[in-house]
Amino acid sequence: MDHVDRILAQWNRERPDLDVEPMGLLGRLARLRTHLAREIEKALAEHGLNSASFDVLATLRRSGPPYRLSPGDLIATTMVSSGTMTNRLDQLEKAGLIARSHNPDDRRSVIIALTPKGSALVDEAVTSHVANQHRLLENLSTDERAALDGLLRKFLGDFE
Amino acid sequence: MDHVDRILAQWNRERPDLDVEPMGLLGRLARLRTHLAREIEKALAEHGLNSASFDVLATLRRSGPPYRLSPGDLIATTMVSSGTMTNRLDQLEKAGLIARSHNPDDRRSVIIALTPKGSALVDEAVTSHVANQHRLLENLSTDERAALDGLLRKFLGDFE
DNA sequence: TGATTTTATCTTGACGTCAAGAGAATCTCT
DNA sequence: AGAGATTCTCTTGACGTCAAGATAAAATCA
Repeated sequence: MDHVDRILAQWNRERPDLDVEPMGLLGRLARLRTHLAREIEKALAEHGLNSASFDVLATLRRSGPPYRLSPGDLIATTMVSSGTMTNRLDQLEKAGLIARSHNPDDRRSVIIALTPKGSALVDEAVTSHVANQHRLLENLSTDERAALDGLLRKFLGDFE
Repeated sequence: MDHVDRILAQWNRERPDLDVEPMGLLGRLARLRTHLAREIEKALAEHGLNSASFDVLATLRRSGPPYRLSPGDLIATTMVSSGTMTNRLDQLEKAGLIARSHNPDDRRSVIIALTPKGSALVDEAVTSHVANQHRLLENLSTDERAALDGLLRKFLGDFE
């Protein structure tokens, strides 16, 4: 009988005409994600980052040398709008973690590159971020993680 | 080989020293939640609501007659800060969906009540919201839903 | 009773996000 | 070559959220 169960019980009493079973799964997913996001923000804050800025730096870092992508590339992998990405890049540029330059092959386009400072920071941040992720999953067994990951993969497949 | 798998493959190439396995599960959870949240916002928008305002109205509605709770009660169930709740209540009051009144037993406290208009709207909205939730889960079998819900319940238990 | 602490709500200021649209460059197709 | 469609990025304005602090009332306890 967790928090979500209590919500379902209330709906069953007040609106017995509704089959609210899916609300349990979706509610738990949403609440869980909120808790996890807060934990992750806390860990990244120790490096002066939030998950928004980290996502951009991490996408550049894992793309490999020369650590350059266009804003459009970054938008495609991060699920944010172009306005959001412009804002993120503005902040990161101001902080000296990325640099913008023109793309000589397409003058509409911009090249975003990790600066040495950005590269060093993201390497440090990702190490502790991954350690934090291990901690967040520590109470799930190997089998449980595999089962959960498999179900999430299938579910996510419905949307992308 | 989904989007998240590609991210993990990149990290394995660029940072083979890291065990990024947890990132798969957590990444899928985060992406899935983003997709689901967008679908849910779309459905609620048809009633002039967003998930923030719906959550408040729904919490009042399912609490049962007389459909009254304090802001503190609402904060406790919705995982938002007091500032956020004040803002939500301001919007809902302006829209005529809830009304504020003083609690005669504790003058620090406020009573938030669903207006008839708010009550009618949330009853309509929750019906289509639940139908939408059924749609979002339609590609998962009964067994898969039960397994996923069970794992999410256990995982969520680590945080609340 | 009176001083202190706690509780409940609201205010303020900053931040991240998005939708809509603008501006500039490239592509397509005749 | 030229016109129109498309692509890429940035700008603007609105919104939701939070942390920190203000305000007011109630509870605690000397």
